[in-house]
Amino acid sequence: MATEEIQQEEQPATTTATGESSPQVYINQLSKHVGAEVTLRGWLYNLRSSGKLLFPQLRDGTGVVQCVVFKKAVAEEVWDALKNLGQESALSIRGTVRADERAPGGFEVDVVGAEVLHAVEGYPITPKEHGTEFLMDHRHLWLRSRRQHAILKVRHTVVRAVRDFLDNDNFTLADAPVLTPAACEGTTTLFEVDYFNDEKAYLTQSGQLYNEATAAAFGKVYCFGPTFRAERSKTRRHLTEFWMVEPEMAFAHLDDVMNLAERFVSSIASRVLEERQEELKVLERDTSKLELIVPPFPRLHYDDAVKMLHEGHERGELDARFEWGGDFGAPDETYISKQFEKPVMVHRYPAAIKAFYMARDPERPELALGVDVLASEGYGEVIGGGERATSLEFLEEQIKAHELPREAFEWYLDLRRYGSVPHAGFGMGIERCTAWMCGIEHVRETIPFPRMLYRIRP
RNA sequence: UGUGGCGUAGCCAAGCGGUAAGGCAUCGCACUGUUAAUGCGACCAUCGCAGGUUCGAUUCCUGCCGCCACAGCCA
Repeated sequence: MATEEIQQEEQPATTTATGESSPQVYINQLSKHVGAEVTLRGWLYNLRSSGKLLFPQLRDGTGVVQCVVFKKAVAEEVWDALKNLGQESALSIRGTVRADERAPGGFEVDVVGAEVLHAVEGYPITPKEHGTEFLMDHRHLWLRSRRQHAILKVRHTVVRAVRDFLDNDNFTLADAPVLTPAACEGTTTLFEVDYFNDEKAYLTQSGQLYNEATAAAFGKVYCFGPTFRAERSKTRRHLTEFWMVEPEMAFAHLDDVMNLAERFVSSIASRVLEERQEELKVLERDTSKLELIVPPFPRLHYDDAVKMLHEGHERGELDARFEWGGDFGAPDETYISKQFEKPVMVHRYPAAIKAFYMARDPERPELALGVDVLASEGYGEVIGGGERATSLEFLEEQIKAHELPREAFEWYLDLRRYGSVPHAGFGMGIERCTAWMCGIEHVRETIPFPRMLYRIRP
């Protein structure tokens, strides 16, 4: 909150038509102006009336405040302009700030003057209930609603927490390209675009391989940007375009990644709790669940996770019996995470189901040194990562075994020819993390303009 | 892509073989403390599209389109 207050200093005073002036302020700054006359600029959120009284609620992006208009306190043309004003009309209001227990935000503004900048008729999103399709079609307007506003403010804090945590931990931002020449894991889940000279390029799925190059240059790095998956998945956890932050550390092992992941996730949760109490209240988030997100997180070996799933099946809490060797499905992940109050870190998955670049467990080569962080409350996988293989020969074999085009990986293999060291990292999806922090059902509300299987507009 | 569900006014929604409730929004009137204000009045519908069954279809059947949930895959 403190940094925001610095950014949102008063704007220069504006002069009204009658020559009077008062400082231009934002709604979240009203507490500093109690008793003073101020000018607010914003949009009409709602309007109630009672005889010679009007209660316009003004929204300016920083908050919503109820204003009070007494018919006798304003010029007749002001009263007439306000009394039938439509929702989302743009206006400037001049009035005196007053602390009032009856007001939701604690303050009210007694209006002495107002100027309608744009009168609106027929704003489609009313204060009543709407269906998903209607709201998604009006996403450009839906963003103005209190709940959406709260979610995106939490997202903003998640992003800041991510950057601050890594920057303060000596990570260097070294972004990976969005356009990439080849696929690391087949082309079926990649968006293809035309490059020059009949060449094909693909939108990145992950900055992973490039991170390994920058980690060898800077030691500890991260990339943070949009990633794209052309998966035909239609669930509450999937977007085709989402933002991912991927830290990578040279001279690091699986345990280092797990230590980093739990500190990282905990710092995000505590930052959200610290800065976004108002928003969490709007979202009716049970904040006691977020307060539990502190290190250490339970660490669960894949073998033990499988045992846990077998017990769940025997108790009839899971339909299918899980077979060792497979990847967890959504119901499996939910079951595992429900056994703990905190996020769980599941490590050492069968190598067969993990990416080609994963390092193997020296004691059990059939296992990969990978880790997934399963969020609490059934929010599923928010982090996936692990230790990378260091041996040139091993990677050459893996590329062959996965039937990947060797030429495309020559630059990557160079990283094993010139100063190859143990290194490890992970990726975290910003939208999944934000949905978890907010306690909301679907990731589509955690990004301003979601891109999904059947949704690319607006 | 598979399974299940749903498409009725600008929005939400009841009706499920006999000719379209109710609420919100909008418009008008009343009200000096409203909190999704309230009260009274007004306005708003080729019941997703195309066929079929029937004396008669929003209702039953078939196909198509759209949306939602779940699954696979993943962050």
